[in-house]
Amino acid sequence: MVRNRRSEGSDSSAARKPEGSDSSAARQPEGSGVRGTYAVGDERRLCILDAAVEHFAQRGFHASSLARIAADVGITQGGLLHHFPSKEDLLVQVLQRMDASDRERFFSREFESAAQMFTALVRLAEYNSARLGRTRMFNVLAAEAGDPGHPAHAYFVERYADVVGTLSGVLRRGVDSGELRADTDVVAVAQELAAVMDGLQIQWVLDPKGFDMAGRFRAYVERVRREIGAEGS
Amino acid sequence: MVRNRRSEGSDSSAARKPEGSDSSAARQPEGSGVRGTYAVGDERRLCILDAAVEHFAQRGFHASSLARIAADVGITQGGLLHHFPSKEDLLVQVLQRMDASDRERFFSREFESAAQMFTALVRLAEYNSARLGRTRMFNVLAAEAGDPGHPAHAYFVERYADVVGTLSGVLRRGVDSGELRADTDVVAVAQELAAVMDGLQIQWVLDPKGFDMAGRFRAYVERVRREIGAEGS
DNA sequence: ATTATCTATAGATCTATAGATAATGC
DNA sequence: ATTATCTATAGATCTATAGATAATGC
Repeated sequence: MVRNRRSEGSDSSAARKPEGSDSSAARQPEGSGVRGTYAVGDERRLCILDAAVEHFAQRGFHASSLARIAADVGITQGGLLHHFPSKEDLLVQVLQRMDASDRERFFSREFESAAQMFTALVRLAEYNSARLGRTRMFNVLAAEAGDPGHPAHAYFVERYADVVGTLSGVLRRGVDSGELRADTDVVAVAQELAAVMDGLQIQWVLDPKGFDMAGRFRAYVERVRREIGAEGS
Repeated sequence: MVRNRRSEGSDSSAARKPEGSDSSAARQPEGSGVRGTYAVGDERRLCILDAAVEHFAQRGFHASSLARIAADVGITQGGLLHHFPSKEDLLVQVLQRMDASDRERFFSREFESAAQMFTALVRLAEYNSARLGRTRMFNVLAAEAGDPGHPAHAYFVERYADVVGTLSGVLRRGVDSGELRADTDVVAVAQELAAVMDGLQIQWVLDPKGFDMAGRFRAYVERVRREIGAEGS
């Protein structure tokens, strides 16, 4: 069931050193005997993250089992815990990875106009509509994280603040440049955009065949654009 | 933590017979020795359902524990299983109860106009914004139920079909009566209404203090009304 | 020599069943 | 007499730790 691809390179033994892992024990001054990681291990870690996405998607965090994730990858639970010292640690890394790839894919460059941002959002919906497992995981974790005791609570609170901040910032600049109507409530629009995307995802995951998520989102975005666009269209 | 109120009557020993429980063993023809339930038991069942809502809200279905739910109610796990023969059974009854109270509260009578329905939806958002635990449970279960193997999968699929069917039916009648624009895509609007409500709920549960869910929803509904309302306003 | 895995296991849970005891109310 | 609860327990899990063995690559 779990994809074993990773097809996108990443095998060149050159890359893949634990860069940025300042907090770990990887950078002891000198001769501390820490070598880093081996290629097999790096590959394994990626497989584990893929499998973890599937499991968190299907059962959420609490009900997912390290043993079953490990079995999907083809190692034992003990082997998994060598790479991710705890289940919580695994969750954090899954989220970070998801986030990194999202930002890179859709928010890498600054948006030069609201129109550009709207286009990017529609593309994001299209991208998500080809990733059922990932999207289901997002839905479950975002909902579960509403519990302040959930290990991903802070992550999701910050994530929404970030997203709404980014979107409303672009909208504000659109207002300033005359692209959008002066009376636009930029924060409200940003929150609504996030809400529509999330809400459509819930309906879509329940019935992936029968629900055109990307189409619905595109239609919504078009309407909003017409509505807050400066007179002229 | 768990409310032990139930303050709304329900103590009068008169009421509270397992009405409508045709499928259970309560109606054997004659002299089968089945008496029904006692008042203490009925009360206990309600307490258990309240506690279960809280637990399912915080942890989802799989990760909630019958023993902890029972402890919150003040009985043992064995005692709980006397009332609800299995955990899955408990979930089903929680959902049915939630559904029944919702429908009764907001969809009891047929809507005579789209306007009436919009008002009811806004009231529903206001009602939900006073029920953090319940709303969080809904979010978690609706997301978890995206897994076809989840015990509530069928329930949620049907629920959305129902909701969208009801809403789009009212909208269609609005179109026919001339209340709404003839070119309104009633199903799209119905799905979007559900999506906005669900999506706003997710953001709200993550930050209940800092997010005006009902206000945002009201603003959205007003915009939609203006947009699909027949020329005149 | 260090990393990657495995086996074994401790110590907590969890659901559900079985049978005993207490409370309710015809 | 029937329902409500409790205690006890079987049989599965689960996470995480410890220590042994295998594979990797300076």
